[in-house]
Amino acid sequence: MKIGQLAKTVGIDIQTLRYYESQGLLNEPNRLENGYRDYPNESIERLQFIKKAKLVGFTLKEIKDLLAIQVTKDEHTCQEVKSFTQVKLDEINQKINELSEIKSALQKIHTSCCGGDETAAHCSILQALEN
Amino acid sequence: MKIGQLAKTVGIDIQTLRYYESQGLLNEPNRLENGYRDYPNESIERLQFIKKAKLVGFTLKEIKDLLAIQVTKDEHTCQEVKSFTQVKLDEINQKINELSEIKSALQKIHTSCCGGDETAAHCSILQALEN
DNA sequence: TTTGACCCTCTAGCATACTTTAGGGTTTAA
DNA sequence: TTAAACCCTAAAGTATGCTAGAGGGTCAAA
Repeated sequence: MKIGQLAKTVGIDIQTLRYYESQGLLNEPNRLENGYRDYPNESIERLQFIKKAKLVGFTLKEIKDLLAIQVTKDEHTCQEVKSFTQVKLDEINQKINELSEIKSALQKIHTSCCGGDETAAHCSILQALEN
Repeated sequence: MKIGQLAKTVGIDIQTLRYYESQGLLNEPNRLENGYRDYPNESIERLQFIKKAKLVGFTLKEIKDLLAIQVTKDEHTCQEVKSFTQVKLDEINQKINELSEIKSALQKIHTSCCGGDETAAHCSILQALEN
C-alpha cells in the first residue's frame, strides 16, 4: 500500500508517517520500481499502537522503546512492560501536582481582586506580583 | 548597577537578563562609557515581578503584557488585570483535566497487568495498546 | 604588566513533534 | 496531451525559554 492510502487508513498525515520512519518508529518499507514506499498491512497495526501509546501520554522515543519490546514480546517480561506505565504514571502525577500548586497560588491572587471598573492603581493582583 | 550585580541580586542568570531585554521584558538600560549595561534600581523590582509571574504560570509574552499594564496602572482597570488571571486559570484547569484523563486511561491499563516475571507474550498492557 | 574577573555581540543549540517549503518526478483519467 | 493527484528528498520553520560557544574588549589588583 502506498503512503497516501496508509495515511488515510490510520488517520495520520503523510509527512508525519515519513517523520516516524526517520525517527525509527516505522521500519523502512520496500519501494516500488518508481521509488514510492510500499507498506505491508502490518504497518496499520503498528501505527495504531503508536496512536494509542500517544494517547496515554508516551513520547515518540518511549513508544519506540515500547515497540521494540512489543515485536519481541517473548523475550521480555510483564514486569519490564509495566515499569513503562509506572514511570509514566509517576511523571503525570508529578505534572498534575505542579499544576495544582500553580493553580492554587494563582487562584489565591485571583480571588483577592475585585475585578471591577476602577483603575488598577491598587489592584491586589499587581500588588501580589510586585510585593 | 552592572549586569553581574543585578543577576546576583535577583538570582537570575546574566544571559537570561540579556534575553529578557531582547524579548522586551526589560527596558534597554543606559550604558557606561565602556558599553557596559548600567541598570537602575527599579530593575530589581521589575525582575521580581517577572519571577513571581512566572511562578504562577504566566509565559514571558503574557508577563510582558502584564508589565505594560503595571507601569501604567492608572490607565487600566482591575477588570482588565483580573482577566489575565482568569484566562490563565482556565488554561491550567484544562491542562489538569487533560492530564487527569490521560492518567486514568493509563492507570487502567497499568493495573490490568500482573507485572510478573513471565514473558510479555500475553501482557495486557501491550494488548491494550495493540487492540 | 599580567592575570583573572567581568563585560560585549552574534549565532547556534536544546527538546518535542511535527509542519512547511522548495524543487522536482510519476501516474491516471479525461 | 495535459491537468490533477500523487509521490520523492532535503532543509528550514514553529513554539518556548533559555543556555552555550566563539571571539574579543575592559578593569582592578598584585
